[in-house]
Amino acid sequence: MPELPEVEVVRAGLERLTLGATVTEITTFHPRAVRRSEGGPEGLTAFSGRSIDSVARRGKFLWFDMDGMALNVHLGMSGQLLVSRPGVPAPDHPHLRARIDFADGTVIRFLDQRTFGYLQRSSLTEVPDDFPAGQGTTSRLIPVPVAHIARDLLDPGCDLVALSKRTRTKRTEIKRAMLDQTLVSGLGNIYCDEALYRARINPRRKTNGLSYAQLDELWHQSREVLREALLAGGTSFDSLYVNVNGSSGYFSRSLNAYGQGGKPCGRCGAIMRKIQFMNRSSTYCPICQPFASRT
DNA sequence: TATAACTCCTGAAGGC
DNA sequence: TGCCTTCAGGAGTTAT
Repeated sequence: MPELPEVEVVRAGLERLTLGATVTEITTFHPRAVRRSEGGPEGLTAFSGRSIDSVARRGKFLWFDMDGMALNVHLGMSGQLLVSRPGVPAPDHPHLRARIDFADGTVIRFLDQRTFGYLQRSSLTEVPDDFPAGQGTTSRLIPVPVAHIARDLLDPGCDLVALSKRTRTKRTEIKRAMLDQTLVSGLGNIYCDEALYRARINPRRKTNGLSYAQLDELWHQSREVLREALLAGGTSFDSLYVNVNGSSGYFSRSLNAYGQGGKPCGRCGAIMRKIQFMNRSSTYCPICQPFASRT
């Protein structure tokens, strides 16, 4: 599933291959691919003739800035952006949802098996540079639909001390908080399980029952997991996540928690437990990650 | 206002 | 072989 490292790999590939390119046409093949876009499929004609000034990302959201107008992309669960260079065929595919053609012959194909992803036209708005604290004296431009998304853990401006304080004000379970993109962005089910495992915290522990030391450890481990996954090119279990060239990442070989239910814990040998949580699976070690606090 | 539950969707996998 | 059920989960919407 595309989480922050996978989206960053895609963003970097798009930046390398499409920066400065001029859009000639955006064609959509499935209504859900543009369900959140201003003006629907017809609204995308506004990008014709515009050039890509930058390819930016916050958490799992990425966007092309084209002369002050944003083309946002969310990959959902199974979205892929495949770039074909000029002269290289860009064949149709059963899951082809949209296609972006450029003046130099480059083509971006948006494939999405489960249709949770989308393309979206939007305007940009100013957001305080230290959002979500909101005390900043400077600001930056963010697409309006992304403005409520918090900084991600690889953002140089992400303050882990402030993040721990905000986390402590919540009254919910820690994994639910980690998945809350308005608290911190970029984490999905896979990296949440990995970070909680490394920090030895049970996913159902209450946020306000964790010490600042535990939260500090958790956020540092979360950041480290994301960095390692990014270096490995992301996590791929199947063909649902690939980079802009169609290649897979290798971090799935380094997973210690996600998908390990029923297998022995790499630390203590106890059988890893898999539970249903928030309509998704959650895997943890019942010994290393006890529900009851030991402090 | 904060939190929790529901919903969207497709295809692989397993059971019968 | 074919049908049915279950599972996977990001994020917006709705309910509490």
